[in-house]
Amino acid sequence: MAVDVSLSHDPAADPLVAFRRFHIGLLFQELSRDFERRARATLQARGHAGLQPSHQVVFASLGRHGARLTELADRAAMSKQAMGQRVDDLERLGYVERVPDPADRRAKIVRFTRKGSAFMNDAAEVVSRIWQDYAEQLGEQELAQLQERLGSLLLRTRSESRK
Amino acid sequence: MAVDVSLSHDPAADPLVAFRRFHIGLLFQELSRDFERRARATLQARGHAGLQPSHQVVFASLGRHGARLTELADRAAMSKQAMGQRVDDLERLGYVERVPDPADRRAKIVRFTRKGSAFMNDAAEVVSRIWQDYAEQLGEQELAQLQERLGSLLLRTRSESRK
DNA sequence: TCCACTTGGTAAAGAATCTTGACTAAACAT
DNA sequence: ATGTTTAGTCAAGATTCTTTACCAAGTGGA
Repeated sequence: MAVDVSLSHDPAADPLVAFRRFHIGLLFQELSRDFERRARATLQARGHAGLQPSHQVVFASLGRHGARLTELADRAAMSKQAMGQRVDDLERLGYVERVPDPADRRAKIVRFTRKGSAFMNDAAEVVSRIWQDYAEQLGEQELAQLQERLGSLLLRTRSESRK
Repeated sequence: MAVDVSLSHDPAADPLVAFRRFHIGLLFQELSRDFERRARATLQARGHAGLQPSHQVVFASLGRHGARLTELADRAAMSKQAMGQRVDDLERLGYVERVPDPADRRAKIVRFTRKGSAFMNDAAEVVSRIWQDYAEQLGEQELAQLQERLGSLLLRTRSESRK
């Protein structure tokens, strides 16, 4: 083993070292990308072609009873135009449909079609399998703990940015 | 406490519930976005305008001694064309420069300019501050542990995708 | 009731950023 | 010497977000 040159000084004083060491955001980004790529590949192999990474947020934001576009955009923290584009895609692909909102003639309810619900079954299975795969590496308890901590970090950041 | 309706059935059997519950990838994505937005805002306030989110990977991949474009692209797991575009940007903005590689006349070494190094100082400070902020919420030990676990997940995923 | 304002949604254009395909020049290998 | 690999660039296209501009429907007073 060679002598570690950094022993002679505080590693946190080196900006490049500190940058990598504390840049947990980069870790998030790469993990997100890898997760995404993996889920996508599996789902594509199951015949869900045409779906793009950007469609995730729609599936993640849309519940069983549907929701208005504005509501979806808010949940996903993006513009309603952007959400509208994704919903357009998914409507064209047959995963969701827009039906008039009886309570407001301007509004439409976006909701899953049968195909959309079937997709959610597959998607749930896929993300669960990736979760299990992670769990094999870290242990289920540790992964659950990790996830919970991440969730709390996100909540805090989110509420701060709304100030 | 109200009675949990889901008590009557396995929550994991509900695809929508399972999807959200096990979709740790979405968590990564949102955390990444929030981290990014925060770091960017702070750095912009320090006079580093013009920098885009995509430039992060360059700073994160480039060490003190510089590196070839191909090397940078490999480290960031992206195409060398894409990395080339980002390096073009940063060169135009004055953060990096390209110098000929004495060992290979085809190659160029990308390295920080003085301005780039100064930026790294600021950036290191900013990411460290965000790290500290997270640590205040979770505790330093817990955050370090979390980060280490995330790192090992990433390594595993990365090595698998290269298979 | 009429009017100003807000709200749900759409349309179009532009910006950021990635990929793929094609190409040049230098290096390497047999 | 020549065929193949490697470093880098150029150009085109795809994805996906934002901003600006609108319209139509609801809402809350004067």
